[in-house]
Amino acid sequence: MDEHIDDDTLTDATEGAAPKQDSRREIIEAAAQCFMLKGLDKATMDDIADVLGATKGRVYHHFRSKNAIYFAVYRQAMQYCFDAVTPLISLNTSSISKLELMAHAHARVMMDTLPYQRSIRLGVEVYLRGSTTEAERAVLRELITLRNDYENLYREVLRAGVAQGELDVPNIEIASRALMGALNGLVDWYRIRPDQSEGERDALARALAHAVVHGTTA
Amino acid sequence: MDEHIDDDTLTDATEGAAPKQDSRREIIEAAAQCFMLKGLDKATMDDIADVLGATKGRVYHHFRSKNAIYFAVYRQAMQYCFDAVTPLISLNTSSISKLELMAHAHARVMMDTLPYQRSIRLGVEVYLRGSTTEAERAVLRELITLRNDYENLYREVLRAGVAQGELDVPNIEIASRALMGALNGLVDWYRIRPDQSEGERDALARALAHAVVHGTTA
DNA sequence: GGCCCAACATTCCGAGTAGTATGTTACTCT
DNA sequence: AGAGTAACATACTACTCGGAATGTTGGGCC
Repeated sequence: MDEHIDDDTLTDATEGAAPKQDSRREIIEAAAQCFMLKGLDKATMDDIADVLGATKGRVYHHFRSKNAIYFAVYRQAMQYCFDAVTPLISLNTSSISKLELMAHAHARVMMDTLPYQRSIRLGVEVYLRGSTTEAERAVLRELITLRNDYENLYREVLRAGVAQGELDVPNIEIASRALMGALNGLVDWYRIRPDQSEGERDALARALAHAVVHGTTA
Repeated sequence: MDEHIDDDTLTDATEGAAPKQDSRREIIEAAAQCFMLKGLDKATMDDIADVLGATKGRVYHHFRSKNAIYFAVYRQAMQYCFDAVTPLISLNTSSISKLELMAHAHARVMMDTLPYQRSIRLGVEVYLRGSTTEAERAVLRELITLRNDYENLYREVLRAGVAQGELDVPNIEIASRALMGALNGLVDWYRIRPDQSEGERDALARALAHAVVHGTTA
């Protein structure tokens, strides 16, 4: 039996424009759209194909199962987060402003890649129980590890800020959970409005970043 | 055609111990459990019946559809929140401590009624699109209104705190979203541990409440 | 002690869907 | 030019699950 479920590249593909990967990307994009609109279960393979103006044949040519597509969407969602936030951790600013910059960047990613982020939000542990094969559970464990690594970026900044006396965080674990919860919650209430300018979106992200870092006290 | 989908009592049933309502409650409880474990779609009517040691006949005797059960779970989840937080708003304390008390109470409810809160987390707007009948959409709109009313309790306290100069909230709407996101996010990472004492759970709720109100700055 | 109805259990069906098996096209390589 | 193959489309199957129709039972009520 085959061991690997999903051998999609983690390489960045900065150049080249591989023709095959494009089709894959389109499918992932369409799937994210469908998952956001109808949920993981309600969204059918035909729905995904319809968005592409294609049929199931195309989808099953690139992905062996619906779960595999979900995994790819999850991976891409996390990649967007890493790409936006990782460059900031090496910045030479104060911990507090760095934390705010990271929160702001994360909020922007939530808005800019909404279908992806919204898709991955519900079904992680649920899917873990639902997945029958051991191979699928292994992939999910890896994805969860990926998410942990991402959240650890914030925990590190919190730790450093406390060490330097800039931040006052009694419980770093709880604080990081609250931080991520407030930021990720964005996908639950944020709605894309075409009449919304770039500046307005940025202001929204900035306001949210300020709120999660500074709290509500005067 | 029948107009009302779900005529469950909003009355508190403080006395009497109605025999019929008990069976309903058990079904709702079992459904919340199933929804939490397997998700709304994956959880079948047979699953719910199995938890009760019964069959679908019992479930369909009390609820005319799976959606109706979900609505009942949603209603109960919100009721738990209101019951815990509403008494606090009339308290005669400072806005900041009141806000912290409310956040603490909400966190406790999240932990104590985890299956309910976790069930209602995913499928609100998704279900809204999926529901075909107009009657169902009406119920969902009502439930969303219920949730808005609840969140307004927090917005009111924030507004009062700003007016009194106790709180510094540049954007009340954003701040309330961040607040609810951080608190509700609890259901994503909190796991019930039998070896966990009442005091530990309370300390956890208190720490989270502190985090969301005071932020991370020194 | 027969009537009646709530509170279930049993049985069945049809719609919808993931996945498969096979057909088709177009492009490449030699 | 024809052989091979990637990239799909088409047609089909097997199966699950929501919901309805129907059967059963036990307890109040006169």
